[in-house]
Amino acid sequence: MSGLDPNQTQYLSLAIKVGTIRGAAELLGVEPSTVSRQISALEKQLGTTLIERGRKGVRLTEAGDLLAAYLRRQNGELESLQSEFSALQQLQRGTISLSVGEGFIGDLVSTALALFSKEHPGITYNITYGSTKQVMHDVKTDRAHIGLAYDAIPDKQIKTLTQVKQPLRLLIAPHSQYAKLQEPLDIKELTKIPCAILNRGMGIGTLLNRIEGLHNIQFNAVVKTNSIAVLKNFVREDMGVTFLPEFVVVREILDKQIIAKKITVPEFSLGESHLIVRQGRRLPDAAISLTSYLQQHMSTYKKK
Amino acid sequence: MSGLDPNQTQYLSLAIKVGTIRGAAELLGVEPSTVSRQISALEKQLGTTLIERGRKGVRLTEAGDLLAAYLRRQNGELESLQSEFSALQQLQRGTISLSVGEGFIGDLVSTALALFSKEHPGITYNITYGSTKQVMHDVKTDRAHIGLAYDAIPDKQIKTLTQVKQPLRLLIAPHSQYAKLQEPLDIKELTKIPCAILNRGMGIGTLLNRIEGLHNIQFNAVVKTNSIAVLKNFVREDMGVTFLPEFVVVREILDKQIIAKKITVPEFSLGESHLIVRQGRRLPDAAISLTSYLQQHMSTYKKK
DNA sequence: GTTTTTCGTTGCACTAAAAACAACAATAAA
DNA sequence: TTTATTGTTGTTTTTAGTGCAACGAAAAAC
Repeated sequence: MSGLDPNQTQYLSLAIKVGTIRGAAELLGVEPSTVSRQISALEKQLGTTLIERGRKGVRLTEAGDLLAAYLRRQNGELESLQSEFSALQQLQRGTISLSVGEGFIGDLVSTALALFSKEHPGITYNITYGSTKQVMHDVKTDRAHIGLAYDAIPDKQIKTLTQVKQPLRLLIAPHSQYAKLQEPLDIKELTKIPCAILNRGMGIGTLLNRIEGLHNIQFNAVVKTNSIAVLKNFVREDMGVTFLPEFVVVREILDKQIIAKKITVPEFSLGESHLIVRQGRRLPDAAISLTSYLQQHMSTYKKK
Repeated sequence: MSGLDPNQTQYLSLAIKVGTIRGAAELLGVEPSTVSRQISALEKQLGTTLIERGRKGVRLTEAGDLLAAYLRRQNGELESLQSEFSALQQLQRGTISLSVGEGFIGDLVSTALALFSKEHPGITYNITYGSTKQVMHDVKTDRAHIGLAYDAIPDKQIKTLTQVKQPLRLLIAPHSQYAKLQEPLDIKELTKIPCAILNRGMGIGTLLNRIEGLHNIQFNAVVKTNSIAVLKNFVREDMGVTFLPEFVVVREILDKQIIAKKITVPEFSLGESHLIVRQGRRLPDAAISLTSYLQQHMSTYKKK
């Protein structure tokens, strides 16, 4: 047993409202026979007589009265459902799932996401973070609408909306001995400095590993981690340096906790931020709108 | 905006339950194209995408999730509505409107109605009382399903289900001086006794008036009233006698508060109880059932 | 009391909408 | 690369809803 035919219920409602089947038929622009038949069909389906027909029009039976009350209630609920829909479409409500590399979190929430959330206060977010590999998996399996990853590997199932070069910088505590190093930095110098680097599979970690191979060098890795927070603390405590794109530490640079130095070695500039979605997926309106905010934000890095 | 097409919502519900449109189509015994098209039509009507279609079946969007919840809720309400209907049909619930002459009340509620109510505990009753004229009006205008009146006037719009002769008796207090009168009673004697009689328009009152005219007599009416309760009190207090059918005072006779004497004058036997309904009206099941109880009860008077 | 009007209903022909059938493009699995 | 499965789209067929006309019943008008 599913719902009731809206035509039939509409005919019934109007007929009892007007009082006669003919009157209802005229208002609806149909024949009286149509209204009569549809009401009869409804009665047959429900197994109950709904109206008393006779002498001067029609009137509800007790069962019909119950049905009419049910229809009024249902109609109200349907209207509120539709207002929910329009709220979703106008981005007044909705949920967006994001899967991002850890490095994106600080920059993301404090800029693009903050702006978007201010414009659309009703939207809620699911933000998970993980390695580049995990981000791509989340996007491929629809666990996330949008992914932000560093050096996403090309994949047929993944569509990259925007990619922005994000060169790796050398991050140093302001009062560190290494802060005095003059740009341009030689790659040989870098290997001498104690540093913390990300594991492979983290995008950035993969890139560093590639650089080691290409130049046949070995970084002086004091710490290997999969946590960017660890890297930041490592530098702030002046235990050494690390390599991260500048956008990851915009806040720390502003707060003068960390300084960033450019590295002229071209391979350090190969890294890219990728804004990705699943190939062929039709995103919810809210998610689509957010991607444009993210693209705009990312493009500000291009100009630098 | 009326309700939603039950076909469309059913297709949608099953499709998201099974996970694929083809699976749902197979279960329903229809073609996949049918399911696909109907869901699309539903989306168009609601102005929202409801499912994400793609690679490995279909999945609900946020809007679709809202709709699915709405449908589950609505379905539950529809089921409870149907159980209400069946309760109505099985006389487990319902309302019956009765319009009766005042004289019927005592006998009615203590016998037939009490029995019916015991058999069908869920039924509620609207009981109004009035003159024969008022009862007939209530029945004609559908204010009452069933009418009980004394000497209902023949009418094309009224259908009499049962009529039972209810001769007028002379009612006397047991210890009254008039209690010694011997049957058969002469009509001349009756005019000497102080009595209380009903107004015309009350059926019984009309009959008494007719008798006065036919025999060219005049009752010694100390009290004229439209209240049967007044008549009873008048007799109980031994202020005089009155004329009522026996069924009106069955209780008082059992309690030895009043005694009834037969009157041989044939006109006193003309009165009838009428069980009436409106001509052509289709009564609710509960009311139909009650009429048979009432008919059975009334037939017990025939045998006397 | 009779006629007239208005009510809901029913039979039949017709039209518009829903369903079946078949072929298609896209995607995941082998 | 091939194969199988998914949802979709033309096209034809079938179904169900609709309009038209006439009917019987009943209230209203005369």
